[in-house]
Amino acid sequence: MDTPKHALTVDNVIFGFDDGELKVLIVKHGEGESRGRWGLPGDWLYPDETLEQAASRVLLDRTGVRDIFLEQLHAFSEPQRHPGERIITVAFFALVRSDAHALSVGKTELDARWVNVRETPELIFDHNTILTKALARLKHKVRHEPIGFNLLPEKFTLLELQRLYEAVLDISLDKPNFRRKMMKMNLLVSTDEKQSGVSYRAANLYRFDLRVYKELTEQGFVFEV
Amino acid sequence: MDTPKHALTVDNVIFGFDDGELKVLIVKHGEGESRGRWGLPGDWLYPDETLEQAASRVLLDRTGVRDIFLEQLHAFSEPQRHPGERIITVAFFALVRSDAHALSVGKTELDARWVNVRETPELIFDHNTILTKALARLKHKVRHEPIGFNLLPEKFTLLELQRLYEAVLDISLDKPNFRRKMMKMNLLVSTDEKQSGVSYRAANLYRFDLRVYKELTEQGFVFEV
DNA sequence: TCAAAAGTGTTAACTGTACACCCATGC
DNA sequence: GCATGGGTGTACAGTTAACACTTTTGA
Repeated sequence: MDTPKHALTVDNVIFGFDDGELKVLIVKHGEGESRGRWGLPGDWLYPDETLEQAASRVLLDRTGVRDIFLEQLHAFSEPQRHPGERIITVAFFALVRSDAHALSVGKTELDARWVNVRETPELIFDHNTILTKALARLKHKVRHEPIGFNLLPEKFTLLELQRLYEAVLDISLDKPNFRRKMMKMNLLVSTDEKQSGVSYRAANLYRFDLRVYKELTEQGFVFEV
Repeated sequence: MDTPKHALTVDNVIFGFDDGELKVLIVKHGEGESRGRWGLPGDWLYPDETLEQAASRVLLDRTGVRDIFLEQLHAFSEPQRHPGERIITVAFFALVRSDAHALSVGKTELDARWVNVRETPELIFDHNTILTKALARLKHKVRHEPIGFNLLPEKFTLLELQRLYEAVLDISLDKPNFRRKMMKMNLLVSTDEKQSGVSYRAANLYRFDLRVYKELTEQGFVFEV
């Protein structure tokens, strides 16, 4: 039996939220034909790891974070997507908290940078397509699952949460209604703390309560924007 | 540069709807260690085709249908998922109309059969996991996109549509309310025809209008259950 | 006339949306 | 006092959910 074999990589679309903007991490390649051009951080799949492990490894290498939201996006397999050798890539998308940014540049790379997700330069191969698909997925998921919290620090104000939704979905929302909607879900726990260092009335800080979410989900609760 | 290479297959979860039941197509393997056991229809990825082309090929081989709803589900890459050699598989899920069933058995298979999706035998490798994931995806998608129509014949009654939703979601629905909800979307076009051969009042037959759906979608319409 | 499903009507409860408003704080 | 955001109230429109009801048809 002949079993055709294929070169396989993983590429990560790593989203972050900072300054009220949704950002994505891109790296400048330092080797091969694509030297000097921007792309998504990725690597080969090693023989004894899962795709998820490879993606986690790339994420850890570049941002220093682990145990973060990471999910398979799609396998891209156009035979011509990569010049020269055929390479199939499995793309992942990851969400990191803005307070956990500690970028580091990979061995074969020249630079790494957070850029506004709607103002990216042209990327190598089909990476723009991958990014577009990841953004569409994020926009969809954020409405149906409480994954947005992965982009915020542990404690956050309701307006920060609203700004996150506005940045991800590229819309504007009504403050009183957004606030009520969120509060009614009982997923946010008020902390004793308040915002500090602001020149206006300090807002209450909230935490997202994963345990409550799981309980509610078991009872049939469905998260919707 | 060393590039580790990997054996890659596609496996299809092919859903059909018949007798008011949601079914899935499984095949009995005729070769190798898994001879005599049931699994999902799949094949190797060939060197010059995309994963989607490979999945379409498998679908065409087994059911004789082409141009059908087919979408990537997930890549499964546990190093131990397949005994012996490491094989990574990319799973797809497909929806076929019940009036298009013309099963044929692949060269290396002994049998092919539609089984109720909630009464499947034990499947080889991680195929039960794949099926579970496909079903979850179907349940989710059917609520947010009008893909359910891919499981019905060209013309159908409102009750058939309702029964489809009930089978997929494993719930029961209120007839008057379901009917109004669907009609209000303006996606169904009434045909001149009526059901025939039934011993009760014949229901009107409807078609799903893809063109209207696309127009509405551009105007911001969102399909929900 | 009965069974089965087609199809309509009505109501009360709940949600979404828009927007007016007051509160607290630092400069 | 003013700008900025925090936070509450309200009221109308629209939607959902439950279910009672009439109609049509073949056997």
